[in-house]
Amino acid sequence: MSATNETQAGYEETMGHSGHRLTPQRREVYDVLLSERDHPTATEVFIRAKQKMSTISLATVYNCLETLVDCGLAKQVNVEREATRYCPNLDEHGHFVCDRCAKVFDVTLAAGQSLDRTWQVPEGFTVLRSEVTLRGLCNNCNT
Amino acid sequence: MSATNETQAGYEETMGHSGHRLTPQRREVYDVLLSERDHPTATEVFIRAKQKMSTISLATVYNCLETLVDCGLAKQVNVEREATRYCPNLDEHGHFVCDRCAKVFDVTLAAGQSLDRTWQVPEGFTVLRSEVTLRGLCNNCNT
DNA sequence: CTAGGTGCAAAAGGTTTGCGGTTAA
DNA sequence: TTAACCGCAAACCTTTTGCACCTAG
Repeated sequence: MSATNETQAGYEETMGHSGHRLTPQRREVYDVLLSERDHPTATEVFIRAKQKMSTISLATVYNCLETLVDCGLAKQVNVEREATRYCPNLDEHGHFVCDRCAKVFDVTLAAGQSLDRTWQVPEGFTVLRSEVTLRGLCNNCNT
Repeated sequence: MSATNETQAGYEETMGHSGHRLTPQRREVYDVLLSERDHPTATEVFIRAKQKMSTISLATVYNCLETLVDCGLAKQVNVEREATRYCPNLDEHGHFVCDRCAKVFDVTLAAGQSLDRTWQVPEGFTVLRSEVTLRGLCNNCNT
């Protein structure tokens, strides 16, 4: 059994329990997210999904992605004002975007670190979530 | 002499030395940024600037803001897919956005902290800049 | 004088919406 | 059966662009 199939079981469970229908479109969009994990945009997901499901529309891809985010099966990744990207990595993590090749990499908190420790958040503020984007050069583009 | 006037001297210096003209529009846009420091959007800057300079256009505001960012007099603040906000705080800092009142607050790195220490960046990667947005509740909205 | 800036209007790019028809549960 | 969902097209919002005119240096 492949990792994709294992996670598809998670899909059925999560979708079912959250009161959302298990439609072929949503399954296909989620499959695309899981198959490459390269943080595709909605349009890229659309192009890939269309290869297997020729009738799917861009609006439906947006709808499906929104549903997946609602269920907690995917996260949105915003990089400046570019098109929103999507990833199925649910762990608390940030992103590194290479200035040269534009690839997106996941980065995790270093051992013993936390956002509260890193940032001087004023007294009485509660941090619920974060969006962190680091930019620079990846090892491939770093001369 | 007010803080605004003091910083306006910085404006003239920076603009002049960066080969950009000191136009009234750019001065006004920069004045708006300095006067409230509440991270306004381009449209908000436009509305405020128009009160003093009725002929200014939204496109000019966008141009002026871009010039200020180029000169290093302002920074862009992207919060998810909302309109880009602008701030004249040039120090390395992140932002906290309140989920309830939507106000934007600057947050600085805690003593002894750095992005490299916080995030597990892969070997060979170079971090050049970062964009950090924390979300949650500010002290006012935190019941 | 003239390179660079301004203002207008129109376009672009990403995302959302309204609606009639379809379908998973 | 029926509330939820799909696909299409059109709308929406922020941002950018082309171009004629203007102005700071």
